[in-house]
Amino acid sequence: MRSTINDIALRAGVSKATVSFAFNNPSKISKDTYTRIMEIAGELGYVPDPVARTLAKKHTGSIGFLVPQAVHEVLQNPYISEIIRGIGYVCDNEGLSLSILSPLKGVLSQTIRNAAVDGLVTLGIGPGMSILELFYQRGLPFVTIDGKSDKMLVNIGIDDSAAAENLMDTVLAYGHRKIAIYVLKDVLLPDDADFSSIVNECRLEGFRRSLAKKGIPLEKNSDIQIFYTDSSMEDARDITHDLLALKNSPSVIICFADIQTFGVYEECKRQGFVIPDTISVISFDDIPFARFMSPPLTTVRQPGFLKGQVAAEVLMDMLAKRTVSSIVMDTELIIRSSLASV
Amino acid sequence: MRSTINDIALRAGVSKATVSFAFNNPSKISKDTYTRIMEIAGELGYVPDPVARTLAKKHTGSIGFLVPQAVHEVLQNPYISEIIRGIGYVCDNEGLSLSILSPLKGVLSQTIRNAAVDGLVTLGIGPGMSILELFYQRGLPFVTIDGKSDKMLVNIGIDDSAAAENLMDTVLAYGHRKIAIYVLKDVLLPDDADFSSIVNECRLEGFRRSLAKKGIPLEKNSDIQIFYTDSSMEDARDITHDLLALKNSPSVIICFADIQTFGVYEECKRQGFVIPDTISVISFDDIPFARFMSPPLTTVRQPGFLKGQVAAEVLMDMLAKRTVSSIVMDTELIIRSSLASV
DNA sequence: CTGTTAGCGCATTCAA
DNA sequence: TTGAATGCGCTAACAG
Repeated sequence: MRSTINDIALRAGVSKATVSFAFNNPSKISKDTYTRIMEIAGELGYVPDPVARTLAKKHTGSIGFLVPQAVHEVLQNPYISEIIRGIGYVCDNEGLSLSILSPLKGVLSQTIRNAAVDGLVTLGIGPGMSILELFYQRGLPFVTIDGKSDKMLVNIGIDDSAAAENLMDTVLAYGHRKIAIYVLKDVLLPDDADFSSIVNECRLEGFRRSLAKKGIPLEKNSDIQIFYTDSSMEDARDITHDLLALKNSPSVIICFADIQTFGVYEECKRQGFVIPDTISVISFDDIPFARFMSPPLTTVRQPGFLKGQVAAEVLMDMLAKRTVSSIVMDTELIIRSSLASV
Repeated sequence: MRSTINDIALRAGVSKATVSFAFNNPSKISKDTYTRIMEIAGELGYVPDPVARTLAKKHTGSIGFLVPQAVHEVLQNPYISEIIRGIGYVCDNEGLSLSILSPLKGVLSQTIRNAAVDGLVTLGIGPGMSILELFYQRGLPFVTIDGKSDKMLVNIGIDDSAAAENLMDTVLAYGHRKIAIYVLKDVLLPDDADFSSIVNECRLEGFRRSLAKKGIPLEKNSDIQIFYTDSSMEDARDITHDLLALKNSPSVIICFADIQTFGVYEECKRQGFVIPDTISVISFDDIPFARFMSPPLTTVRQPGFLKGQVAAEVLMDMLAKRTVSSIVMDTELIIRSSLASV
């Protein structure tokens, strides 16, 4: 049985309060009793229980990163790792620990109910989502990344619509007209059915604007195919497999996540397509490995690490009752060599 | 002010216990009182406090992954992501949440003291390390990955020494004699100075055995250079920069982590070396991107995901008081095209 | 089926 | 400087 504050107090002949002071505010007790208490604590291997301490102090010293899918899925995407790195960076500075919170048995509400954290960084949350109710009930401050801002909802993101428009402008300028788009499949949760659609919609809207400038429709256009895929290389590979078999295969594939391009590259090569000579590939994210691909990937850089960092910093501000606001970060189309003229 | 179990009990005209049952064991109360309680809870936005609940139940429902460095450093390495994915996989199955625990202000003992978790998966822990004392004091079950087993210490790892021997056998068989080795720099923590050296030592021992078969010494050999580097592409790139400038530059670079090879590739190309024609590269891990590199990386595959998964499963066994034991996993030298004959 | 009574282990007033 | 008392919010015997 682990010893408690009572045991120490008893052995030291002082009260619990004194022992508590020894660990939390040594300046309030005499040097003598302090050392005696610490000695005894050492002997008995006493260490204050973090949970009891949390209950009494009313804060946990940890924040959560809430992801809409299982960890083993979500962490396949290096873009997510970058976000976590950013969050971790400020946790480190602040002396907080970081919990990765994913749906418990597929149910996100369970996760939120049980989360022993002081605040949350979330992904893809927007106004009107039913999950918001839970945050409020729990009184959990949160900031979302790649979601949608609102008066009550602070978001850290990019202008997906503008970035997409710029991307499509470029694709069209290179002469491409037969286009495949790999949109991210929505994450369907039993308790919240509209996850991760925000980014999709913004980007498609950007595409629409760009195409409109050339008088090309996005929908009902046999030259433009839209696929909904997981953000995994495997799924992208499988889709590409079928896609390339078509007689009317596209001259460019636009991915919504760099991770997908690995699968695209693989399948293209397997079927004898040469990037960018026979087919072009362009994407979003610019994960750290994008420039090492062969050929190096042309992609819209968005600051994953920074998003995580800033989101966490904003969360710190919330916890400190400072005023906060949403932030839109810059993107940049990084031209490498996976995109060529048709 | 958030409402508590008392408020609900009061409003519902029942006792706290009944409310508690409503949330934890509805079968023990009548359908009627259940719905009434839940209605009131809904109105008042009541949600049981996870911390108080944890204190009372004596388990947290979460496990920790303890890493020896800051999250933003450690997560640069996809091999670590793989481990986390594996741990996350079983957390998901078991309905647990996962905390990433890194040194608080550089001090790991603080982290362990404050960790509100039921158990720990750690990295590179071996017998005799001072940090063990803290695990025992806290009564925290733990299993280590890539550490060293012991009667009291269960480890999930590979036979690093054998894997290294095999790697070096191959390198020598390809005719290489001028060799650079990028060992992983030890992580020096103020409270525990001997982290991450276990893998290094085993691998160097394996190299020594292999070299001995050809009568070649590892130490005091001007043809074999050993560098201590971070497990990051940047550090590996910088080391490579200096290395290639030497008149007596190596014919092969052996990295202890795939992530380093990105830096090596980059600098080699920058300086006009052609892999594998002018210089060979070989490594450990086989992270998911290794096969997409150009040229595809020859590397010793070790099962990161599986290590994480099995470590977490063993931890579950510990928590369930089942008997457990250390596990040595298989490795395989994956021959791709970054290694050629000299 | 429901209520009463003790804790869980610690932090923090307020007195002394 | 120290101690006693109270509360944090919930769970779990036990009793009825």
